[in-house]
Amino acid sequence: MIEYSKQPHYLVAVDCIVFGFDGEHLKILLVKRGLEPEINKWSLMGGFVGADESPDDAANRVLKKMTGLEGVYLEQMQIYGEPRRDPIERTLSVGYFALIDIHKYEAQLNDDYEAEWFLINDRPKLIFDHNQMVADARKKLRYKAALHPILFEMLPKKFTIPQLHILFEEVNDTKIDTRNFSRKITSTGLLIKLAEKDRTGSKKGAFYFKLDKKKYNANSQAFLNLMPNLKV
Amino acid sequence: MIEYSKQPHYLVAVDCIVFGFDGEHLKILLVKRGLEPEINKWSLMGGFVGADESPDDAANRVLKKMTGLEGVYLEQMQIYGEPRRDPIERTLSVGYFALIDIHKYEAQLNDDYEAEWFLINDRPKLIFDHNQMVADARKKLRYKAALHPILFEMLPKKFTIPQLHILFEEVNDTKIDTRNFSRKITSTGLLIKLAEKDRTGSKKGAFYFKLDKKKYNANSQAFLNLMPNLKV
DNA sequence: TTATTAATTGTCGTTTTGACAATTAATAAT
DNA sequence: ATTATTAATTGTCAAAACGACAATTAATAA
Repeated sequence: MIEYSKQPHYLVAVDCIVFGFDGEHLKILLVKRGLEPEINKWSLMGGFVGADESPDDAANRVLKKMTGLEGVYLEQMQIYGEPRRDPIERTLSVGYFALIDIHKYEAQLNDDYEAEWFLINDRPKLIFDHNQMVADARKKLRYKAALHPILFEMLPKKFTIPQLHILFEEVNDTKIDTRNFSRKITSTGLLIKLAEKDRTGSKKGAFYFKLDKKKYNANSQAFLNLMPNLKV
Repeated sequence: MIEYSKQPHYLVAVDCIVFGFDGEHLKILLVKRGLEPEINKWSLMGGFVGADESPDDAANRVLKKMTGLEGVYLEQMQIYGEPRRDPIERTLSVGYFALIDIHKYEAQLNDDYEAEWFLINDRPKLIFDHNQMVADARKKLRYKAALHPILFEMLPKKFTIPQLHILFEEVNDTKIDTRNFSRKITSTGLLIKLAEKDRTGSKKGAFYFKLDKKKYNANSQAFLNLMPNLKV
């Protein structure tokens, strides 16, 4: 029987940075840690990678267990593996960021875990290197969202241009001209205008749009260019 | 003493996809595996993550040991963690891609390991999921290179526009108009024209350029836009 | 009927893009 | 010495995209 003799073995975990949008601000979902050390401190949603699952599987399992949601947008970020990042025992953690529709979550709230949404800019200190993870996730979200149409994942199926506009401003922490934004986002051809209007918070009302799923799936890898005629 | 009872522990490794450019084609550096199973089969450069090092440290150590090179461009790609990807024992591997100047390597060849450059499009079958890793690395290289000036890492300090041009064509597997390419690449302001010319393979000779290090370091995160006035 | 508010559509000069051609600097051939 | 050859370099131009900026519209409240 062959074996990799004497190589050290480690725990492997996943941690998820869960982003949501309440219509005004970008938020993240945190939980009170349920085990020692640092029990009852705020932390990211995480868990150990089981014997029969990949890290991706584990991240999905953790999200399902803690939010009740399946099939959420989940993206591997990077691995966190400093030898002493966990004070108890060496643990490497794969960081993921997730985008969810905050309202879906509220509908399926799971009471087994003490979870709470926090404003991204007003959140408690987290355990271990989770603060760094959040910072990295935010940066990656910004990067990705500038090139690919992923922010829709944080909105309901029906959404308005002004909602999307605010979300883009939140994620990028900047003001964007409404007129140019509207032109650019519609020119992607990814939006389908609905007959219905959203009348909350506006006299005129804003038309609802939905994603053109076909084009969205086909174009999710498309992005702007340095290469002429670039099609990825 | 607190401990994470009964959680399974795994081996953690790193694997590096090392890219080089010989002036004509994109190549990758492979080694003959030195341990069972699959001994003497071609594989990526890799190794286990030691007790006192991070995965990044491990990748740098492996590269140093096998190529003699330090400070090479190294980027974490993703984690490979299917439960049965290694037939002997569960091992998760962090994939990295590295860009090196192929001539630097040849100068410092390390004979302890049987390593060899292969054309990216004409390489042997690799062990485990290493074929998938190479495919992923190639995709990521293409993606990154379209947005950020990283391909310089595969060229000598002094290089010509035609060299760079061929490299871009190789990486993207497409033809690029020389005139537009030249304009675009010089308009980045990252290149400094030297007085000297490269006369090999051309009667007229092509001017050498070098990177403007200051601007390169300052702009390495800059990229094209979906956001107006985007500056990352 | 008018004031108010937010959504929506529109204008325009500038810059970037990408398709395409002409010129230049060197060497090799006659 | 002149000319042919080859690859590098510089140039043209119309179309599209960009970004700064303003006018109009659809609804409700006064």
